[in-house]
Amino acid sequence: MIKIATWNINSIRVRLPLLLTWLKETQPDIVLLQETKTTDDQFPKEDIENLNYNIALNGQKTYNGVALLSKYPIEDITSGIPGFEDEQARYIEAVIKGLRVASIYVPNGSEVGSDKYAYKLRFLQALYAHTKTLLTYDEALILGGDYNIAPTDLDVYDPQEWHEKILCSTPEREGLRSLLHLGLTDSLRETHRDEKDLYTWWDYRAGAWQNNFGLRIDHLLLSPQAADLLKNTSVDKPIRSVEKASDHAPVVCELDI
DNA sequence: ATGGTTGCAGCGCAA
Repeated sequence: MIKIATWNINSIRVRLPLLLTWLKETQPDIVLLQETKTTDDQFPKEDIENLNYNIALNGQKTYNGVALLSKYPIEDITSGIPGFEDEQARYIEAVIKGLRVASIYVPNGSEVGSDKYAYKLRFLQALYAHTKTLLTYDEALILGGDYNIAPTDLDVYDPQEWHEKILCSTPEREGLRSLLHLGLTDSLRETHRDEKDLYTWWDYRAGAWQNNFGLRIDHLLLSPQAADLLKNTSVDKPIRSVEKASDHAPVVCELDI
């Protein structure tokens, strides 16, 4: 069994002690991190390497930044979506143990109709085009990360309040749905079919965590070859409740490899 | 509630 997690960690430097504790407790084989918020030279590699993880980075100063951690060698690393010019560090892909994985930080989009929103939709189009190529390889593939999109109203604590708002607007949802229609499986929803209150992000503000006002915006999307191996997926909620938590909880799946 | 909180960097911006 191989355990793969995605986690928007919201600053690797602030969250390092929590990450180290979590790695020891959870023992994931592969971790896809987003929002590391630091340059590669500032990334605290040593403490993570001491827990026997290999590391691949696509970082930047202040904003964004993605990383791969793996107990197995990381090969064939690609930073950025091929064919998509982007000065923001939001994508890293590699092959680990014959499994192709990507850590993806889809733009938040700020507000529907804004420039940042247009950039989000362009990013999704580029991800769609690249995914189409990846799927021609007919291999086990995991596209994990913070998609900043709640796929349906079931994934939102208050669909009325969020109606056509950022993270929930129809064009964003269509972008994610078109990705899924290429043949990807939303592993958490696959293993928790009609379950309500299944969230991965809770706003720091207004007591969202305490009230369970969450959205499910972090996803592990699996190619058919990977989906065939899927045993379980879960949200690690306890780590969201601690002091100095990230505003996102990890999503963890197990593949029968 | 055009609020609320957090992180980075150097106090406004992004989420």
